[in-house]
Amino acid sequence: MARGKVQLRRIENPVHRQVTFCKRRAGLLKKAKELSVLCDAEIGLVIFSAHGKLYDLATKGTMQGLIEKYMKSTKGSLVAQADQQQPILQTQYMFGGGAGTMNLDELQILEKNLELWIYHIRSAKMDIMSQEIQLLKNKITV
Amino acid sequence: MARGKVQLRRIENPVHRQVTFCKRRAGLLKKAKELSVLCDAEIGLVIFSAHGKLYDLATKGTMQGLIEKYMKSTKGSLVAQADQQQPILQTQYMFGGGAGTMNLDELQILEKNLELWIYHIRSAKMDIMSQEIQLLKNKITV
DNA sequence: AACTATTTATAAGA
DNA sequence: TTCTTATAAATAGTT
Repeated sequence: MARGKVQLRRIENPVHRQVTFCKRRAGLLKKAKELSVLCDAEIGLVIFSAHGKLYDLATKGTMQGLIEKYMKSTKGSLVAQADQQQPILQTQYMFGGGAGTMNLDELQILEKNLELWIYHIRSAKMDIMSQEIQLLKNKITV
Repeated sequence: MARGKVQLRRIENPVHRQVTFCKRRAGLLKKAKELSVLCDAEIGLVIFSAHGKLYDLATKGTMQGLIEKYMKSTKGSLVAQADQQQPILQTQYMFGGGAGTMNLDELQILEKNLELWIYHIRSAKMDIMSQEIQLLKNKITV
């Protein structure tokens, strides 16, 4: 966006690529902060460089909190599905805080939730095994 | 950034705020995509509007995958800590895929990992309880 | 790390 | 909402 139009493809020259990465990364983080402030939005931004270095930003609260909110919002995973049946998402929340911040009551809840997950896992295993047994039985009969 | 300088504070007029949110959100997503392509970076962007509506973008793979990579990279949570001792992060991975995609072996691993977590939780509970018992004993002696 | 010539984004207006 | 346009901001290439 200056002295030359930009081609939307990977910059092959490693030096140019690194410089552009620094500049645009700063720009993107700035824009994210601005949008959050101007429009009262909660924004999370995670950038991994090509070499795996992490840069991140979470406006309003922590990235962990945002990830939990995202998980809850998308409802796409088993964790989120289970949460619709039982308050398992709080487990995610507690993990987020780290072991050091958990008190006895929280550990108690976490333990119970894990036991509940194991129960669900075992149900799923049972289902699969039942199907396989039925399949084998059919083969023998035929 | 046009016909007037921007003040870095919440836009009070709700109509202006909404319009600016639309425009800048589109701009931010575009910039994120560009940075990813130009510099070969992996980027995750999550935007919650003030009213809680979600907009997101994950370049290279899924948001779930990126969240796992982020968790592993930050090592700030219990999950990440446990992962350094045992391959528990794969549990996160498996949750991401949803229950439907798990086969018997994967469920087996998941079950074992959950049992391991419970073991850790119970250790943490023991530590706390031991401390409290010691505290009470001291009070009686004094 | 600075400097600018340009491109791009966008605030205000229609 | 969408288009237009005057300007502010970002940044590619250069030093």
